Amino acid sequence: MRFQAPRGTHDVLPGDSFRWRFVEETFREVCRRFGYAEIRTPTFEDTQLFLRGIGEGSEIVVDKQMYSFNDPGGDSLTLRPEGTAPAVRAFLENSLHAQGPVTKVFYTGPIFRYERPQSGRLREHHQCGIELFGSIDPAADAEVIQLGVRYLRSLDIRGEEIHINSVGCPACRPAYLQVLRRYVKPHLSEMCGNCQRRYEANPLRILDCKVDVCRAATADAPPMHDSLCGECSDHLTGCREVLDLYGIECVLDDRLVRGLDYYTKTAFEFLHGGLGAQSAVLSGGRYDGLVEECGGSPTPGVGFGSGVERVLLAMEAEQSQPVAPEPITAFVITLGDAARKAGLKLLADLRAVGLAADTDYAGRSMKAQMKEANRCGARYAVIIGEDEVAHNAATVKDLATSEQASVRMESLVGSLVE
RNA sequence: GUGGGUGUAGCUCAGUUGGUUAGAGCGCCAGAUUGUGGCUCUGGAGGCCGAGGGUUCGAGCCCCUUCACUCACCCCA
Repeated sequence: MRFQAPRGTHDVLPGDSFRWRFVEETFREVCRRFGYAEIRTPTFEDTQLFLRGIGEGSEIVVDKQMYSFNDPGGDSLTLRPEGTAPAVRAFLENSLHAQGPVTKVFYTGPIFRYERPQSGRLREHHQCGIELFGSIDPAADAEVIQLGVRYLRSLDIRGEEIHINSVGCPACRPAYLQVLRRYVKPHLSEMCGNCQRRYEANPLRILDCKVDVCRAATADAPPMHDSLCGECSDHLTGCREVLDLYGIECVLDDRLVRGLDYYTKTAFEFLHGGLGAQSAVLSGGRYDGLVEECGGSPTPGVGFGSGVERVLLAMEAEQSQPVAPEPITAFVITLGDAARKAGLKLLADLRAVGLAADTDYAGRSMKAQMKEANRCGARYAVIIGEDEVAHNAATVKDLATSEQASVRMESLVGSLVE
């Protein structure tokens, strides 16, 4: 029996893991620059948190995409299908609001959704995300978007297109939903099953449907922004003004809605060509009702999530090269038992002073050991054979220049440190 | 959940209208003067041809079933 990784999961292999490190470290650095601190929350949470947080009407819940299970004690737990609700829970549970009016956190980690895998979509994927709690300033929305832009730029990704919209608030959205329903109703019978269900539960999503009949039916539907209340309308223009100030271009997209129920006002998506059908590389928005919904006092919030796997695809599409890991300094080559002992001791000494060093453990020939030294990119081959042992020295060969010299054992570590 | 595509060596792939011991490139291992890498040359190891069944004298190739991977719908990061 040979085991395989579960469907929709994947291994990050030694030859690729540096790409992941690069992406994550870049994200951390950009977050630090913007004043965000890392928050680490559990991989699973009380199932109710997600049912409440992302909304019973959301597709994640309706389509049963959550990895929920009962633990041996009988509690229903769920592998997190998104990052915001856990952050909100931790924010509340630990009273982070008490440290100041505005709290800025970032997170990174696995996300789980039971979906059919395809390019850019996995059952376990990884997201980098940020959340900004406590501000209704449109400049906060703009900062979140700006951070996303800086993040992608730092990875040498520049081909993204930013779509922005406002999905309104409890003051204006219900009225718009009625307008929309009234407009859609005559066409409803010929629309897809999903949309017929959405008509009652989540009419905004109808605008986002890709089925031709549905698209045609809503082609001239009244846009949300005509129905926005003054506050939401001002917020959107305020946000766009700041983005303009930052030189960030974005397109107003009437059709942009969110799959999760908690979003209010600003919604945005960073789209990237060359990812296949799953083109959103980063997306998010404002969720002014979520904290209260999760049992806290009314606290506005805005944030984004970004899929690491998709970011890596975008980097590949743009041929952006991550910084490669440093190769080792010395590869210790030994011939014979006495030399082996001296070599192992030297290896330990090199590592003890902080140098990266390695040796062969396959008992291979000198030639093969040299080959290995070359293959792993070592700067120096340190050769110890019978002659060297007899003279209490080692031969140090610079693999780039092919120059080699005999160095006495006692000064070897010092000479390699340089 | 619904479609399409693909499963042959560690990797990328060839395999003619079904015909004998299944191939290449890369990688790996070993050699090409004694204890010296990269380039080159030579040799070698490594395949229940995804699995199960069927048709046939004969199946990697045809048929059925099944599993996996993949892309798309859906949904989303």
